[in-house]
Amino acid sequence: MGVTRPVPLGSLHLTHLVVILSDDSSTFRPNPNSIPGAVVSRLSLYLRELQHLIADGKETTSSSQLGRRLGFTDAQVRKDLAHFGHFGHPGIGYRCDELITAIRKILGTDREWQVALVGVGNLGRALLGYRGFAQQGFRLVVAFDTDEEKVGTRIEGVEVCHLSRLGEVLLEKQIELGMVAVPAVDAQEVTDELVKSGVSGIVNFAPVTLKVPEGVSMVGVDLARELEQVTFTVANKLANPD
Amino acid sequence: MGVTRPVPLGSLHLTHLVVILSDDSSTFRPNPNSIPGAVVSRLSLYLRELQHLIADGKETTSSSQLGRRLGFTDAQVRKDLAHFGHFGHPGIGYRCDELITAIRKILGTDREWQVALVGVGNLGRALLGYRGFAQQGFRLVVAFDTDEEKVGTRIEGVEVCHLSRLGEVLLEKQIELGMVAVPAVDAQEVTDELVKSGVSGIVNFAPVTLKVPEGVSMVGVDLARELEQVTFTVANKLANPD
DNA sequence: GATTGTGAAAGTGTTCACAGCG
DNA sequence: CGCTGTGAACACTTTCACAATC
Repeated sequence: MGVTRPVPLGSLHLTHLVVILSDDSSTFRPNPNSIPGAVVSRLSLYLRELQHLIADGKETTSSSQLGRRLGFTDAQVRKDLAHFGHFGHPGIGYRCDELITAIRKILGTDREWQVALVGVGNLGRALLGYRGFAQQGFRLVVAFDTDEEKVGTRIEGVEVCHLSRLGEVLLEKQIELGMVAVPAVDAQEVTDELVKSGVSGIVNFAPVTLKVPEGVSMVGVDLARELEQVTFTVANKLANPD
Repeated sequence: MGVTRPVPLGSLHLTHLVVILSDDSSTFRPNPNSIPGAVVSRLSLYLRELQHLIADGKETTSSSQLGRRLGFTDAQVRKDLAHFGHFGHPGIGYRCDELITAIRKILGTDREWQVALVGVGNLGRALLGYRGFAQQGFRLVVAFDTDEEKVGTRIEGVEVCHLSRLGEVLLEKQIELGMVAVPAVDAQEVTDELVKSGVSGIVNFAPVTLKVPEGVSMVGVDLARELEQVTFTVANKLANPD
């Protein structure tokens, strides 16, 4: 990002110099490693809430309104957004549409992403039918399974191919993201295949920790784990009711 | 937890005095509010990994082995567990079965939990068929929907009742946990019903932030959000490849 | 020799509080 | 006047490093 060259007079106190030099003039893109995962995760929530606000006919909002609706402080909302630029208007707040555009750009969902699903079992089928993906710009274009009954059919309009054709099809369809919904024992093998085929991000629904090389990003969703988070609180609240 | 009364001689350096006074002599149960959510979330991962280790025939493990497999440091593993008691054996490590028992007790999954599902759409059906719940002690006993086609049938062996019977059925079946898999617009209403019917914990799959009263615990799972976490990293890695 | 449990140090993330701006 | 953006204070979390233990 060649920003370290000598800077003329006066510019010395610019904190976000790269905004000016970069050809993408509207959004500051810091090294993702320097952004806490929790911030990114909240960004998704802000986006979701802004979409609800727009649906309710609101034009603008404020850090305190956004925070209140999500259970965060106003300062947190502002600090989170400040990682990426200046999106607010002092005295006014944030214009919902503006902020939505900005957050989508940050999250990378200002364009469509082609997604493949591996594993058309119970969960896989549900993922194929889930409307929420399309709404956020994710296009589930193909699914894979080894079950000959399923291979060749279309489920929810999505073609099911044999797992053995994974590499070939992913390349042909230019797929960048994968979702793994196979049994735990098969998940690592499938993941290795996805990585070999050039996928750059994976969401894993199998209850195992998967190894991926540097440069491939990976998020795990474990349904039983979510329930355990709840039972912990419930069990301990019962044992310890203030 | 009346521990503040005068303590005789010698006991002054006991950190976990409550262990001795409590009638549950094996596990320290601190106020859940004092345990960071991140710790609890890792506890689930430790449990999962220990189960894999047992399946591989390992009798014992160590904080460094456990950490390495999950991408944490050994110190983190030890510190996390230290919140709840002394489960390890210096020089040896942790006995897998022992630690599994201890973590289940902490998470509250040392017993079965009766779970109800509301919303038998795509996702709901997948949840009904998901084996992972039973494996961790969650029993999905009943589902609710408003679709007359589904009401009265059994899906994956689970009875589907009409939503209007929610209160009655939950009480009768002594249900403690609910999973919400209805469209976003209906989620708050359904949640209010669950709470009114005495459910103490909820996992919400609708992309909205739900309000629940103090004392009801709530976890949200938003599938599009998970994908957004991945695209953020991918998009920014592409823009910023070190 | 290996490994835990834990204070102390280092590192991160959150909240406060207010200057500056519309 | 209301609200943002932000340095500084605070709180929390992780890592280090080592005495204690088997």
